[in-house]
Amino acid sequence: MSERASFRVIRDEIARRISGRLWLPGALIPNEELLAREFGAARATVNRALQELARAGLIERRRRAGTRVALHPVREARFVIPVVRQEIEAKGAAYQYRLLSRIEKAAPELVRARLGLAEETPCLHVRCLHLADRTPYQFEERWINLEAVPKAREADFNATSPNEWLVENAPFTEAEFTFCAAAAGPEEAALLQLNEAAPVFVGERITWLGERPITLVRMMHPPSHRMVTRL
Amino acid sequence: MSERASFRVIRDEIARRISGRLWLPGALIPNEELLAREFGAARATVNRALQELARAGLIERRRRAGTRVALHPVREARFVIPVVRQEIEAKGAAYQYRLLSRIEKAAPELVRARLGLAEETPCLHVRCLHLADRTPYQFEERWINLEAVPKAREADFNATSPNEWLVENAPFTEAEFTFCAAAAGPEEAALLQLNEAAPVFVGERITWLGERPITLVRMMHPPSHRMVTRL
DNA sequence: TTAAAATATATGTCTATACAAATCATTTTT
DNA sequence: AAAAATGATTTGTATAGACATATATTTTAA
Repeated sequence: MSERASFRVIRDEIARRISGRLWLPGALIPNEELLAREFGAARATVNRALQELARAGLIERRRRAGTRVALHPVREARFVIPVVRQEIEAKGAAYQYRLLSRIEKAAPELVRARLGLAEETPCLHVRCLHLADRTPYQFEERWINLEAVPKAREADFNATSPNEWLVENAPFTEAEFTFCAAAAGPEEAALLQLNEAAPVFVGERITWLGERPITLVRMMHPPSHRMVTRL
Repeated sequence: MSERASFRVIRDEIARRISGRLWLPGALIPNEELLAREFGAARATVNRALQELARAGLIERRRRAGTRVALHPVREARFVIPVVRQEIEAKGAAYQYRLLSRIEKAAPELVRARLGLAEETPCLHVRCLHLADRTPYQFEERWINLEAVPKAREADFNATSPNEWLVENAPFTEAEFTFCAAAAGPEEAALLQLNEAAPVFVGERITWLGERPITLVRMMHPPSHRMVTRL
């Protein structure tokens, strides 16, 4: 029963040879034609296997120069940008949302500096809480640049969370994410039902449309929160 | 001037239709054969374009059921998988490293479960500390599956940190990352020079080569640590 | 009425072939 | 000696055709 050649089989076998140090970092590996002959597969199949390994950072390929085992596999992982309601519903929990405050005012110096805003730029400050199965899940504190998104003035943040409203109404092209751990302040502790100074997982996101800053949001989660991502 | 059909052109045009709301979330898009005819390309070419879009999360595909626009177009950000020494040196700080312990023993149930290992699988348990300008930067606790990486037995973790050693010697094809905030235990607090129960930023990483689990590592940072990434 | 079997259909993958594009090496020209 | 042209090699990508596999739908059997 001749097992059909598969790009997966080839891919994994080559990965095995690299991991088993049969093929050392920096070494040139056989070209596609040779590998195809060895595995009894078409070159296209070998090509697909190798392209996957290259995308994963295991090997480096160049036309005419051939394929070599990566010297320092520099790799990237991806994570999804969550919309908090979907995140909660995906876990099978009931989503609830509470608007805590919504005030139009100038942003404090620290926020202006991070967004690159002038002192007089009108901003909307929104605070709200997202719950999963009636337990606090995320405390969201947000500054919206009204010069970039004047429509936010008319948005009904009781009906839709600013998170969802902005996803629908304010596209962005650039974003910067920061994650860190911090101690809960008195307000955050109360809202997330934690003891004061309990560790919280903090995500911060700044988005731009072109050069224009849109919003800065700080999202605080209780320490049970896990951000998981796969390569 | 007949431009040659390219999977990139097709991929980008379909992405454009989705982002431009020509094809709405949840909608079924034409099947490969129809698209191939529309673009004047072979079905294999359309298939490649669609597979890339599926991998990027823009569409969802199922045999017989067809291809539909993802309901919640998931945007993704990338972050690099850091080698801690490079991370520290990139900040312009002096890197130091201290091996704390290195013991061959069976992993505890919890670790075995996460790695999918049998009870008797030999493992290497390594604990170490990374410092930036003589201040504790990261406490690393690691389990290495010796069945997958037997050479780790001979590795000199006084000279090279397990992080770097594994990057060079044990490639992986799959990885799962978890980030969370936690309260420092007594040992972690002492090592990171924090008060007990201070918030720590915890990163966890499991890697596989094909199906085979390689290592599980838990990396703990003081709360001053920031993980930053851009879209 | 329900369960099992058959069928149809869309995607998944492999093959053989062809040509394109990049780039390393060599030769020719300036 | 430097620059330009040429050639060779390797990967990149497209194609038509075939069969595999998953699964939604329909038909048949219990």
